[in-house]
Amino acid sequence: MTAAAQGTPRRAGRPPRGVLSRERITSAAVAQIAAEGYEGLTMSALARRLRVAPSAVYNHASSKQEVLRWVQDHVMTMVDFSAFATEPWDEAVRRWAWSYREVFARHAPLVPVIAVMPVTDAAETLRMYEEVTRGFLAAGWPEERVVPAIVALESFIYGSALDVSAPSNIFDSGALGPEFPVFTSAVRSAAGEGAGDSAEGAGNAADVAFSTGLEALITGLKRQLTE
Amino acid sequence: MTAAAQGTPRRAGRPPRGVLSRERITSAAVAQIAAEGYEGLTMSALARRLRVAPSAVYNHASSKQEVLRWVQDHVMTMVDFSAFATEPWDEAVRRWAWSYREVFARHAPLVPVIAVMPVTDAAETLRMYEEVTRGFLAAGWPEERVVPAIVALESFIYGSALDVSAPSNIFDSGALGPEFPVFTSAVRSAAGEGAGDSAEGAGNAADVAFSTGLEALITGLKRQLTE
DNA sequence: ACCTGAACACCGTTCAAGT
DNA sequence: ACCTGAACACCGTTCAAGT
Repeated sequence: MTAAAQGTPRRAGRPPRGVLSRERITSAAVAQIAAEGYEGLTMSALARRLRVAPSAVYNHASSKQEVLRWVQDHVMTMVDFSAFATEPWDEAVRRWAWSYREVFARHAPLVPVIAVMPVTDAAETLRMYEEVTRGFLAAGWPEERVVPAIVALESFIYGSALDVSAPSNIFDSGALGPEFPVFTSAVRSAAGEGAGDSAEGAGNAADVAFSTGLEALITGLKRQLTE
Repeated sequence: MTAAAQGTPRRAGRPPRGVLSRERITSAAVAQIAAEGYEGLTMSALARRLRVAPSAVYNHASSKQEVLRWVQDHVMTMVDFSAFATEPWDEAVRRWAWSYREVFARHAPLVPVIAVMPVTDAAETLRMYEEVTRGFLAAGWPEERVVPAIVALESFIYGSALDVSAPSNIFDSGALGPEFPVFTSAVRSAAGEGAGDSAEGAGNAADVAFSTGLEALITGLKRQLTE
C-alpha cells in the first residue's frame, strides 16, 4: 500500500504548505518504533507513516542517522532528573540513574548512536545536562570535575541499559561448564540470590548488578570529593 | 574480482577437503576488520577474502551475527587479565579494566553484540571470567556477590569503550550554548584540566572520565565488601 | 523549496544444481 | 557434507521532473 493508496494522493511538486518538519518526522519515528521496534524503523516505513514518498524525508534529514539523533534527543525528555532540584546529591543521582537506565533499556539501539552524537542541536539533552550540572555544583563539586563524573555515570548507565536486554541465560556456560567450574558455580550462587527462580530472573540479575555498580559509584565519587 | 578470478577457480560441488571452518572464517573476519573496519565487514568481502562464494559461509555460520559472535570471542583473547594471578584485587581490577576498555574501544561495534550474546560456546570469554572470578574469591569476596560485581564493572567498561569513539567536540553546545551556561562552563573548565588544548583532547577527556569512574567503582566495591 | 517516482548500488540470505 | 551461481527481498540514498 502506497501513500497514494489511502486518502487523496498528492501530485508531485511543492505542496502549498510543507507537510514535513523535524518535529513531525521525529514523532512519526517514535510512533513507528513503539509499534514495530527498531527493526521496523526503515525509511520506507517512516515515509509511509508520514504519507509521503521515502525520498521526501531527505529534504529535511540528511540521513537515517540524523533521524535517529532526533529520536535520541526526544527520548531524553523521558529521563527524570527532577530530583536534583529537591533531593540531596546521592539520592538525586540514584533516581536519575535508575530512570535513565530504564528509558534507554527500552531504546537500546540508540545507545551506540549517542556515543557518536555531538550535543549540538540536541536541546533536550542539553536541558538535562544543565540541571544535572547544577545539582553537582550545589552539592559542592568543583566545576572541573563535574563533567568527568557525569560521563562516568553515563558510561555505566549505557552499558547497563544494554545489559538489561541480554537474555536471561547469558551466563549459561552449557557444555563448557565443567571446564570452568569456579565461574559456573559463582553464576549459580548469584542466581540463587534473586527472587526465586521465576521467569523474571534476568531482569532481576540486571537490577542487582546495576544496584551494585551504582551504589559503588555513588560511594566512590562522594569519597573522591572529600579528598 | 571474483574468487575465480585469482588462482585456479573451484568448480561447484563438495571439495575434497573442507576449505572453511569456524577458525578460518573468524580469522578472515578479523583480518577484514583490521583492513577495512566494521563497515568493510560484509559477507561478500568476507567470502572474497576466503576465496569462496558468499553462500558457502552459510554452511558453517547460520548468520552474520554468528560470525560476529566468533569475532567477539576471539577479541576477548586480547584482554589482559593476568594481573589477577599476581596483584592485589584493586590493582588487578584496574589493569584488567583498562586493557578491556582499550580492546573494545577498537572494536566498538561489538559492544551491542556482546549484550545479546550468551556465553555458551564462547570458550575464550569463559576463560577470562573463570580467572577473574578466582581473583575475586581469593580477595575474600562472597561467592554470590562476584557475578553482579563483574557485570557492573563490565557495564561501565562497555559504556566507556563507546565513549572513547566519541568525537572530541561531543559536548560542544554550539549555538545553544548561551541557553545552558552552567553546563557550557563546566565543559570548558573540564577541558582545561587535560594536557593542554592539543588534538588529543578527546582521548584525554575519555581517559579522565574512565579513571574517575573506575577508581570510584573500586573504592565503592571494596567498601561494600567490608560491610 | 519541497514533493513524486524511478532508479542505483548495495545488503544478508536462500536454494537448486553439482560433486 | 559442502561448494557454486543465480536469485530474492530487502536497504538507504540519489536525482530528474514537476509545481
